Amino acid sequence: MEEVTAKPDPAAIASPRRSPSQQRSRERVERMLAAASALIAEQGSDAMRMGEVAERAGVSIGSLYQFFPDKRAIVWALAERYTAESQACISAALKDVGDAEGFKSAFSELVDIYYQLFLAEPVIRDVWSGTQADKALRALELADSRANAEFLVAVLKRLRPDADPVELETTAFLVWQMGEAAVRLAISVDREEGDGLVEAYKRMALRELVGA
Amino acid sequence: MEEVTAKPDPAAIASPRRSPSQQRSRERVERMLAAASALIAEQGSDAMRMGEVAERAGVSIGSLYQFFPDKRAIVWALAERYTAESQACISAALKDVGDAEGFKSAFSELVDIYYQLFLAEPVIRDVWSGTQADKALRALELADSRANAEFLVAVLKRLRPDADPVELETTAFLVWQMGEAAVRLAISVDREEGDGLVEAYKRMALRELVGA
DNA sequence: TTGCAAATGTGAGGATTACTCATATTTTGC
DNA sequence: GCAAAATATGAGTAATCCTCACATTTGCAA
Repeated sequence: MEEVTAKPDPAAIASPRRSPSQQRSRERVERMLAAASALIAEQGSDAMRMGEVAERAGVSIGSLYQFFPDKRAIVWALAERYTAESQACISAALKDVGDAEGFKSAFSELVDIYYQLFLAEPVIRDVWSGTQADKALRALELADSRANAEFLVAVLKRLRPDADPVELETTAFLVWQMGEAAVRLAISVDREEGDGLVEAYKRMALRELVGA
Repeated sequence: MEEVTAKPDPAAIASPRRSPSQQRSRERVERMLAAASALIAEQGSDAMRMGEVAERAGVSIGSLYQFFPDKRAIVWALAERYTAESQACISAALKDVGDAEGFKSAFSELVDIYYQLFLAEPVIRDVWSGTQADKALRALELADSRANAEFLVAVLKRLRPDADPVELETTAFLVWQMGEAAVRLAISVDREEGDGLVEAYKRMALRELVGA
């Protein structure tokens, strides 16, 4: 039926089978996502059952599949929301940075926020845990990382106008991904060691980005 | 029946339901793992069907479950083998390092080998892709990383006797995990960018480990 | 208002697949 | 040679994702 002609938005292709156009269905989709989120928080996305999601959202299983082609699409939709939120947050935090010291504290704060978020939010941990196995999720994560790296690059170009822009891109992208890896590592060990690892990452990243 | 009294080896708990004690069954388990490996190479572990593994190994589905409690245990068993192999390789590469220059080239070579391995071996990529979602795999990966970090620490203690041992541990562990993250990132992008990312990681890691 | 097409809603049932278990066969220790 | 342990078997069970044929609601033009 519907070819890819209608929407060039990749989200529309990967996530909803059919975009909700009426208000009623938009509200129902919200309820579905809320139900999924709650179930993931309780048991993890692996144990989340489609029937349970439908029941908790107060819709039929058929309605669920009207808007999500499969189970992973639900997780993907949640992940996409988190990327949108976090990009706004990161962009805002880096926008007004004027000097190296300001960058250091802004970056440090961002890392802390990210760390705390992963510590406190089981849904976020869970949603991003499929990132190595799920193609669509991996693509979303990479796009998110590139976008965030761009925010870093934009600031660094101001702070270090003489730096090679290409190298800056590479470094920022790598450093950002390593931050994600560092936080995932940190939450996998006990709290004390995790804190130390995050601090070590900050030092390493800042040395790389704005020099020793 | 069998309590955990027999084997304190965690592998025996997590992987085989019953350790093969006769030669015949040991050979069959080998065939099962070989079949699983081949199927993972062809279609990925997610699409791998237990019935297919059994058929290809020339055993019944019941025999499969005699030695592996579930599907993930097969992947885990493959992963465990890779950790054993790689630890031997890493230990050997670092054992004879005498000075900072030697360390740099040995480390650089190790990273290259790891990168090439992930580029060339779909089974390895696949096996480690469940690392965020699967508890047992995650534990195995962390143990592996700690072991490898220890090899680094052992060398670094010789090269930098004045360095704080505790800080060295943290740094080595973090740097190692970041290497894994860097390689996973590198194989997710096109080859040229991937090469650049790996080189950037090497510079960053070596600066951190043995100074600029 | 009315009527119709598109959008949305429904849930029983199809299809797949991981895993079990009662039973049969082989090996080992003696 | 024999009993007990180890191993082998595969039809059957249970669970769950997802489909589809049909019912209902909404938007909107006549």
